[in-house]
Amino acid sequence: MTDSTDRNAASPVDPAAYDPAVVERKWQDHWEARGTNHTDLGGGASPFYALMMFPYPSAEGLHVGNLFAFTGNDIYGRFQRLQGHTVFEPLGYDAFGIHSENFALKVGVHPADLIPKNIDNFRRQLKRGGLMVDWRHELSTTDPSYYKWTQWIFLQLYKRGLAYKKRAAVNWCPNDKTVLANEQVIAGECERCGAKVEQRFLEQWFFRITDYAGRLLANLDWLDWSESTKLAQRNWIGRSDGAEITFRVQDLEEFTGTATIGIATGEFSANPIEIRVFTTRPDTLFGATYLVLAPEHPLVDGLTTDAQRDAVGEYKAATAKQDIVSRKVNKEKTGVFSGAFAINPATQQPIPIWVADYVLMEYGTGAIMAVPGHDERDFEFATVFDLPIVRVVAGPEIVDSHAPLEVAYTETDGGRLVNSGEFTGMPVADAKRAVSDWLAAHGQGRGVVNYRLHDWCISRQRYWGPPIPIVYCEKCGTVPVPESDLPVELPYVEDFRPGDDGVSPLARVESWYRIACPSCGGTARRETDVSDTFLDSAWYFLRYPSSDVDDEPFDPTLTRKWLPVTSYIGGNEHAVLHLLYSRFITMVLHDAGNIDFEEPYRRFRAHGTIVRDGAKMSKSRGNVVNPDEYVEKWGADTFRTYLMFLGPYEEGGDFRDQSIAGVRRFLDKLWTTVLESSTVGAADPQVMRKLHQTIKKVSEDIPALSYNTAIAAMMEFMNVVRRGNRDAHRDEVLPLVQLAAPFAPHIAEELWERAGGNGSVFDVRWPAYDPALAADELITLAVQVNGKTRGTIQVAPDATQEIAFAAAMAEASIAKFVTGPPKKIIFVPRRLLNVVA
RNA sequence: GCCGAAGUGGUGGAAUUGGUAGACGCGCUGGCUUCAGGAGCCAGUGGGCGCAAGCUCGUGGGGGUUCGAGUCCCCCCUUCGGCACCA
Repeated sequence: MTDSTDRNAASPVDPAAYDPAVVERKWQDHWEARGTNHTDLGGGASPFYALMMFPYPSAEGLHVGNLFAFTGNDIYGRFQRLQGHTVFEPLGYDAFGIHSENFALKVGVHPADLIPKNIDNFRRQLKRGGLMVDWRHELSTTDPSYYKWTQWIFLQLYKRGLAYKKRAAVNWCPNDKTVLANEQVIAGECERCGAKVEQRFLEQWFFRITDYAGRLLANLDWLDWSESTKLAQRNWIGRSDGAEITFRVQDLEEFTGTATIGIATGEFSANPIEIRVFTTRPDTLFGATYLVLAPEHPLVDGLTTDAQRDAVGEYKAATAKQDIVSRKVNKEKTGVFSGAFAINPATQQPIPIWVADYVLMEYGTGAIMAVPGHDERDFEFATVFDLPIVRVVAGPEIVDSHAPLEVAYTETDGGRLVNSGEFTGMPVADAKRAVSDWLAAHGQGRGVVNYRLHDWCISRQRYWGPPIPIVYCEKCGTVPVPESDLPVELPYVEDFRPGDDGVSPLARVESWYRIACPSCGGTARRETDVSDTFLDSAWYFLRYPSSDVDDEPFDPTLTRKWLPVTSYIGGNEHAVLHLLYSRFITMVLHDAGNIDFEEPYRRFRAHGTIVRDGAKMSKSRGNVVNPDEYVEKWGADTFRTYLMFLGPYEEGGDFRDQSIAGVRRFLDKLWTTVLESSTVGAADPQVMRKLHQTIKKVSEDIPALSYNTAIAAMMEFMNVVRRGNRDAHRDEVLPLVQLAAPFAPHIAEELWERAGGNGSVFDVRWPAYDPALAADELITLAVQVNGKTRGTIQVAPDATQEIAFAAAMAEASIAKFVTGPPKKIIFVPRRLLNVVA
């Protein structure tokens, strides 16, 4: 009979006695009753704000991806608490928006009735997950006491001239019957339903985020964020350095007096004889053989000659009818000649002015100088319409600068100008500057910076959102709702379907929208659009600490103490939208003097996504993981730990049902080993050495979010503790309970209590790592001969090259490869010895 | 098309950042235990050759740098994300 038989038979604690359901219920009740997870916001020393992106409470319930995200944040937060910080880990619900509204429409239940139920379900599921959340600060964006302040933020922007209304071409989803932000249009289709997005013109509220483009970009340089996220933001902001160049239209007499130029935005010259273009390649000015205006460009009508008027009018009409998909996805070049010519300031030659939809009104000046020799699009257009193509840049290879180009030459590195008058021979980079300077000196241009970022359209012609706090008075015009009148409550209306005319459902509620003007008391009506969900989530982190404050959005003292957010964890799907908008709103509030910081999140880490059996989880595939089922079967501690074990947290991982058993086995072993551990005698120094190595590893891995390797290290230690069926000593395993606590908090509390620990394991300090105890007596050194590993030797950690070499040569299996006297010996202390013969 | 990330055993994934490739887990194989099944425990488990000691090959493919490359450089292939006529 073996030892293991005896051990199983005589075991005082049956492993089956670990019943996660019982343990988890017990500790969740204790935490609630004892306020273990309550944060002392006013008094806590060393505040640590561990924020996670709050979920949208869908009717389907908590997604395993949510739990993965929150668990990762929870482990980080619990670890920081064990390090002595006062950790604040709040949670709330992003419950406004088209998601909820569409679902409500589908099932025929009012969102105001549906959302509270969903939230209750979410809260139940989240609590089962054992998160260290201070539920006293829970919030929902749909609560009037919350969106009162969302509206207040709108008013702050309005006051500062950062909220404005304009009639604009917007992305219109014919299925959801609403306007979409550019960011919500994916390859010309609605992000939500996939319908082809059309162009419509509506009066919309915009935020001037473009005013902040430079700062939003510059601050990225010092933010401690995931690089991938910063890069996504940089690309989204899309800075390009170039020049604005003014072209004079030829034969100005022809236009003077006849042109009616709509100068709507002030961006265009009031003088109809000038066209301004933006280019990143001023160096190619000599190669500009024609100009192109966007069909919507305000100068088009004034420029067009009588002979071309019908053709241009027809083209404009065709473009306007086109939806954005065809316009942006269909890349065949179309266009029409305006009949007019402009003078190229460099060559002094007249060049034709064309109108084409490959030039977009919303970027740059809505007009370009076309350089077909060095731009692929222009090349294609010039080929279709038989316009001249001139080479003005050549690479280092010898070319005939007058030979026709087969394709556009877009290379700039090593290129020099040709056919460019006084600039010929100049390297491209120098020529960019030189041509810009030359233009500036002649009053025909200047260096400018352009951004791809557009202003943020926040209007939504929908029901389920905070009404925009604006009143239109017959006498006073646009009047902001006084702050004392907030919130503008969203009325409960039975018919909340979106109108298919682009008008908000609130416009059907006359009793609501007809009010007296807050300024003059005269006849007025409310704005009937609601604001974008992204505005709700752009400031929620400011509200959490002050969630119970009624008379202001955020208490100044609490805010100074707790913000900016110490650590933010969330999905990279919000890399541009939510993260950019919340940075913008924070900057505005900073500039308005409401807060003393301009960046909301000190540190941001993007977590990965979980797939199942190698495939994305989706309802249609039927491979969605329901957290309830798994928590039921394995326990929350096992489920949490498994989620963290299946891959690097920042990359995600592959959920496989089979593998979860391994984590449960680990917790089973933890249970029996701790409860059977001996308190008499002394701990084994070898095991204690491994323990301290494990403490070091886990302590380093958690802050780096390397949860999977931290768990592996604990498993490894467990194997050492149990090696050869030895009996563990309590001193060996009690620290392991602490190491495991952030991952598996319930079992850790239970074992801590049963093993005689005092109070909550989360009120004890993290075990200290002692380098002296962790130091190895002997280390294994790899021995290579000519770079090939031929064996290993055991030496003292401080062994010298001589000692190591002698030890290696004493091993016949190694020495036999060393045939002559060594030419060279490479010795890396504690790592390897390489003998080059 | 452009930008980004990544390709490692049967499998999820490790690898001190240029130093023993495959930690840890799953699965599999053998053994113990069990009425049986499961669970548990012990041992083994990259491929090839070999009874063995051992030899040899091996991190998507091809070249290179180096005493030494999964890691660095060049070219190519594949997959997954993001952007998409941005001048």
